[in-house]
Amino acid sequence: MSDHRLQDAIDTLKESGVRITPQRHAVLEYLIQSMSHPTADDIYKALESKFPNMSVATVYNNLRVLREIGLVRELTYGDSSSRFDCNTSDHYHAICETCGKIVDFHYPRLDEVESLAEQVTGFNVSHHRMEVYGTCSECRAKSAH
Amino acid sequence: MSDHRLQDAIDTLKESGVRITPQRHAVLEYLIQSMSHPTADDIYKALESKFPNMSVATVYNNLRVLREIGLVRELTYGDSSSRFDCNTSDHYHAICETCGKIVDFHYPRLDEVESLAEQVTGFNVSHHRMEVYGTCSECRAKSAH
DNA sequence: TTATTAGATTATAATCTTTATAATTAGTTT
DNA sequence: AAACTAATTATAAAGATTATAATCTAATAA
Repeated sequence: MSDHRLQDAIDTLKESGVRITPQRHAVLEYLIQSMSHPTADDIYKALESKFPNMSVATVYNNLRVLREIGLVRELTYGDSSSRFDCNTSDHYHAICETCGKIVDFHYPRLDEVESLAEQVTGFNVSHHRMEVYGTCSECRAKSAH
Repeated sequence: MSDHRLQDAIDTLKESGVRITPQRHAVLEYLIQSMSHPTADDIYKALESKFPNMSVATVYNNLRVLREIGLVRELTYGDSSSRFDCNTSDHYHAICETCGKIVDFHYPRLDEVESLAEQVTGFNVSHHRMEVYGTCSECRAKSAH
């Protein structure tokens, strides 16, 4: 069902003149089918059975390429490593401070904030990021015994 | 003029039972008087003339303590190192993608987003973060020759 | 004021994530 | 199928942050 998304992404790669190698294909496929927001190491571990000789650098290189093309977003939260997210549609993130889980949610784009910020700061604003932090229901249930 | 802010912060430390060492005092003072949003290394470098023997670990330890008490916020952007910000009043950040400058701006708190996110995700939301990205006027002027 | 004690600092090493380098391999185009 | 160039691999290096153990000191109370 996410086949067309993968195909679309591959088309975008071709249009950008980026070669489609098996490793690159696998990283992209994994990101598209993944509901979580994996780190580079998550992806590396997930693919190592299929590509036993793949280098970590390959994962990073491909994530950089995919980010530069706009297919992937890099999320830098408080924890030590970046997370990567397929840039499908506009959405925001809710992050559980207990277990680290990331859940997507939709909300109208904060265009007003962007235009006010432009006026106040003199910046040319291209985009923004926003996320909410708290405790997910599972962790609340656990802490309540 | 920011003396009272420093004094307030020191009172908070005392109430929390945290010792006030010269190094800790200096880190706190630097953060309060700083208009930028320094990295741990910035702080380390700024204080090394006054404390030639201070260890980097001390800076990190103190930043952690100050963060845990709520006096300081840790900002993790795309770049490699965290930035630290005195948690004075509610404000958001505009970040220049060219030179890295961070400018504060005020906007009404996004309480609506928080409550919607709670409903949709089932989270207990404690806070959020939001910032806008773009190009500052200086960098726009430079790139226009 | 001094002694005590738990916490803080220092110096150092270790860890972890990410990037750089050089040699080899392999997509893509002709 | 050959050639060209980008991608991959293996490895090392860099940079940020944390861990450890020994030493020191701020705060408290005798």
